[in-house]
Amino acid sequence: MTGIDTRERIVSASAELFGRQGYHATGVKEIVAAARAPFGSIYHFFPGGKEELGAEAIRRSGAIYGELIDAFFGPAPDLVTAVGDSFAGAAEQLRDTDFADACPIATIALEVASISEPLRQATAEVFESWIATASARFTGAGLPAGRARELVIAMLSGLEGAFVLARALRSTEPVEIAGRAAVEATRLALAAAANERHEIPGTVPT
Amino acid sequence: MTGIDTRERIVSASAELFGRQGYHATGVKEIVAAARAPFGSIYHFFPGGKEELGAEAIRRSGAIYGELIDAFFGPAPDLVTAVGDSFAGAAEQLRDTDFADACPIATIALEVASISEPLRQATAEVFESWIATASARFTGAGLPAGRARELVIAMLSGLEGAFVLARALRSTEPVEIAGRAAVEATRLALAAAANERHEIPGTVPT
DNA sequence: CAGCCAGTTGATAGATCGCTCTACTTAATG
DNA sequence: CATTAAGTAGAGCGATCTATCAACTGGCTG
Repeated sequence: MTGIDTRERIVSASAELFGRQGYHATGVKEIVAAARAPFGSIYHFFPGGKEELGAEAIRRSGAIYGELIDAFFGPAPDLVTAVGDSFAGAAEQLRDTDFADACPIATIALEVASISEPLRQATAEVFESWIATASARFTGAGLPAGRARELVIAMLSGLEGAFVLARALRSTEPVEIAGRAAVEATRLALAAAANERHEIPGTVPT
Repeated sequence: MTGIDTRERIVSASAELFGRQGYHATGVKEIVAAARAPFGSIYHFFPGGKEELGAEAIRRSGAIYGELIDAFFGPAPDLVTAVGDSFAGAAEQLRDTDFADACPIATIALEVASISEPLRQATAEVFESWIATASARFTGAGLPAGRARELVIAMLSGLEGAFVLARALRSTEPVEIAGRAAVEATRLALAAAANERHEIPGTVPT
């Protein structure tokens, strides 16, 4: 048995615990217990200690969620459906886990924003990558790059904030409401883009 | 000098530190240092310890921010302006404090959601009170109660999520984008409500 | 097989956590 | 003035935190 399995278990257990309880509420001992790993292995694989492990857990969670974007946007017949499905999926996940699993890095992001620069950067990179991945879907559907980015940031803000409210209120209502708002905004943006292309093709934008 | 001042200093220092660093990252010793209060006073005024102090800090922050809603919506000429000003004010606050002061309870809300039921309830009450306060402004402007609540939750989600992104990315861009989306949604909702009242007054809703 | 080293391990150090406790000061009351 | 209550003050407790480090393992080489 090689230690690579151990390392893997540590990272995924960390990602799960950090995401649910937050960074400071999760102890290293708790992590090794959940990962069924020896205590010392943490510092063998992550000489930088808890902070280095945190950064890797953040990036791991970010990558998994990033793939989820494509999983929702790939098979859907159109963008509006994909957006709606994404929020519905988020609400379902929330319900299934008794409001424990929402965004895996939002809690950490707020916790470390003013405390640890390396961890803050890790969360920033993840958010940026999500925005880039999702934006690509919208530019692919005909939206100008700037407009796509703006729409994605608005929807991601809505989702993240809905998670905050949902976990506090123990209700999926905010996610459903934010989802409807996102669907509507997507519909409007796509219509506006189509309008601009077909109806006033010769006009020169200022 | 009576101890009420001490109690007050403890609560406001707690609210500030919890809001910026989170609940678990803020120690009781750090609080008394910031409040220039004796350590024992914490347990004199808050026999329930850190958790009771946390609950009071949450409610305190919630009350202050609740008043802020009226401060923005009172003097504004119309709701759309008020919504825009609120987000602009949030962005300014973020910039002025080097992205330290966003929503005073969002961090705590995520941290404690799955850990402490009393604290989770405190955050839930605060969010509900904000929603009620803001909804009143929108029903007052002619929106049906259900639609007002939905609009407010969508905007609050957008704001909270924008705070998450803004602090992580160290940029006010998400707040500005969420603000534009909120303004647009408000405009549409008000127009739809006016439309319904004037153009099809005789129809009976299902 | 001896020697060696990368990889692995948990006991433990050292700091800090929330909290309790006792002692002291001040203010108000009989 | 004596008594009581309220608030001030910090030493120190057990628990828990992150991190270290010496000991151990298994496999490879001379």
